[in-house]
Amino acid sequence: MPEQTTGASRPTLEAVAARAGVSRATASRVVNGGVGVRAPLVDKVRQAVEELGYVPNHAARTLVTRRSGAVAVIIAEPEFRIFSDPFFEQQVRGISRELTAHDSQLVLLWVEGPGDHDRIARYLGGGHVDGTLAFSLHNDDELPALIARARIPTVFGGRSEAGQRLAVPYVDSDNRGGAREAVRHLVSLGRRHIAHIAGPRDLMAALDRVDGYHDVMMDADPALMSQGDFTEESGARAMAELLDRRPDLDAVFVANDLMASGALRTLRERGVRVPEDVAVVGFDDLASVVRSTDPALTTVHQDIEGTGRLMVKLLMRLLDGTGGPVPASVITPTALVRRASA
Amino acid sequence: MPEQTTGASRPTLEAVAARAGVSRATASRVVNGGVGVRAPLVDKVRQAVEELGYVPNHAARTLVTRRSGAVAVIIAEPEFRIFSDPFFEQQVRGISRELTAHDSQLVLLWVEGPGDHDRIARYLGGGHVDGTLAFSLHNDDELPALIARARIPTVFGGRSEAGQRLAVPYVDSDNRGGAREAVRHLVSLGRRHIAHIAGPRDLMAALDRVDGYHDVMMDADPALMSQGDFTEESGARAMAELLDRRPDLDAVFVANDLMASGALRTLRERGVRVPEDVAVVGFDDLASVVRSTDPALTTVHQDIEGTGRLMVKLLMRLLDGTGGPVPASVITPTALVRRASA
DNA sequence: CCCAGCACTGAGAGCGCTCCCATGAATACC
DNA sequence: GGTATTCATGGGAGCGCTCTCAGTGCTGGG
Repeated sequence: MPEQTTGASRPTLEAVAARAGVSRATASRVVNGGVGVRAPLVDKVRQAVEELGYVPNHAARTLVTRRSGAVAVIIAEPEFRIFSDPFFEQQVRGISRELTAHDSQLVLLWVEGPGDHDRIARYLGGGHVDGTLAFSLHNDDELPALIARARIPTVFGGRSEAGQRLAVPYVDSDNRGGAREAVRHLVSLGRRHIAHIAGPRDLMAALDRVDGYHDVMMDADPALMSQGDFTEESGARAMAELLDRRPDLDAVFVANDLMASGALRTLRERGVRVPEDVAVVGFDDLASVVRSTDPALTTVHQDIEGTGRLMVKLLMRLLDGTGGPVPASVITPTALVRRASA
Repeated sequence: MPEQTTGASRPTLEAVAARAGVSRATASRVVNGGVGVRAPLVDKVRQAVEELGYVPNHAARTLVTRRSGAVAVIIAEPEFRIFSDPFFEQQVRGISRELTAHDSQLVLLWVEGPGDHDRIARYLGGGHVDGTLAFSLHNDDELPALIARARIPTVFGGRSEAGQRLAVPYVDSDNRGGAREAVRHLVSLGRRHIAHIAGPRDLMAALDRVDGYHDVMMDADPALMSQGDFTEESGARAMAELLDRRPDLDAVFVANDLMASGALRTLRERGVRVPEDVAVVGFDDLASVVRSTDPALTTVHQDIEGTGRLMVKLLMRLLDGTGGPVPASVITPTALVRRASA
């Protein structure tokens, strides 16, 4: 038995079986849960595992089961800044946690541009991972097509045109509903001239929030709409424009907290009182922003980590083929959080 | 030949060999570079690979070569915020790029606390990855010990007590040297009362910068030292304290750009002119900060992405066993970037 | 013209594991 | 008490690949 002499290399199942005095098959059963093995044998194997410090060889297992126990999270370079986005962090955290709960690992795939597509396609084709998770933010992204071509189970984070066209399931917050709730809240406060500061035009989440705004403000003056790019700076600028165009506005729904923070700054600089003169509602409920605004920001909360977890859950159902058919999308609810600004 | 009928499953080397009319061994040689195979056969195999869309099965390869082609990047939960740190982002980017250049993949391991240690240890022991990369920032971290116990090749990012004790190679910026250069520059400007705003006391990088400051200001008044925690807010506060204690100070070296930005704000609020009255030097050369300060911030540049790449290079040498002995540490140079603030 | 020497190629073992199937023991049924 | 049935266990094939080693066809020297 060479296993005993080659003490340097890691013990195999064979060694465990030999030590426990059972066959490799039985040892395997115990290692994988031990169903259908009698208690005394289970114990003997468990003990052998313990004593030998046995850890299953992942490659060997993958080779036969055709399951790698890993999931790729694809990050496209155009949005790499997203990486330092608290948003993204929370989502990845959720993904990581849920993956751990499913005994899977997270492989980070950083796509640096079309030149990388080949490499990624080969990687996805190589059976390294069981499925992928991707964020399709911009509509012009080539990533969805790439993933579709690799024919690997995938779930998207965020609604996207390409994703829907390719029938890839996605998870998203109820952006439209959340926006609607925000604007309705402003209406219920008796506000009549409610403006909107929108996010980037190529971002579905931003567009959905615009739609939600229009659901309530069906015949709003176009002058009450202003365009930002989700940065604080752009929010400040958009607010200034709005005030110039419609000095009579009495409320503003801002498409994200960062821009809302900028809007608040402009209002303060112009001596406009919040919420007395103008009520402000944001979106995201970002801890770092919400904590520091003055007055405290009323905003639409979304469960980002939960979204990440849901992506994994959906993917796992896709992989198992159990739990019934996989829905085309899952929309997580949002909730208005009332603070001082509206 | 069942391979042909099971069109659904991916082609194997066997299928490629059959199609090219060669043996599996020869096909394997071609796929792995094709040395020692005559040109016509190489072409035939290449063509078969192309036509069949063959992608090597990773698990099978790993099983025999004992190399997974993956490297784990370990992120410890106590520092999870670091994830949204531009710093960390750049470092991971460098790691990702260099890993790609070495045909390796990045597996993200998110450690959520001591409860996770078992899971991680088992993972590292399971041959999933060839080596690990970890960031040991705080001195009280248990992570280094955990990794050491797993006996897996590792490189640390950042100097740490534990890392040095366990003789794990590390890569770090020349924090001390950079700080020295910053302070020397202030001296060369004729400044005499040079203060320092330090970073967190449990962070080696911050301590090294303090040491660099002291290297030049050997008998500095302790009143010229102030403590921050690397946030903008803390920089503003520390600057205020310094001005109260030593109104005659004419320069300040701040341990990072974020705090420098805060310090600049305090100085502006107090009507202190920069650099005329007080010269300010930061550390990091963070694009997002440096771009927006007024006046433009003079700071110490460090090559974060390069540090990440170096970590990978070092690890690869550790794995290959080639390229000579692996140094205990690699320190990347820093460089003072002169702008308007000093 | 024969054989040593060389360059290529193929046969086959084996990496560590799971899973199918056969075997044997124990229990149930009539 | 004999056979059908269940249940636990072991034997062994085989996942797709790499790698050693033997074999094949050449060339060149004697």
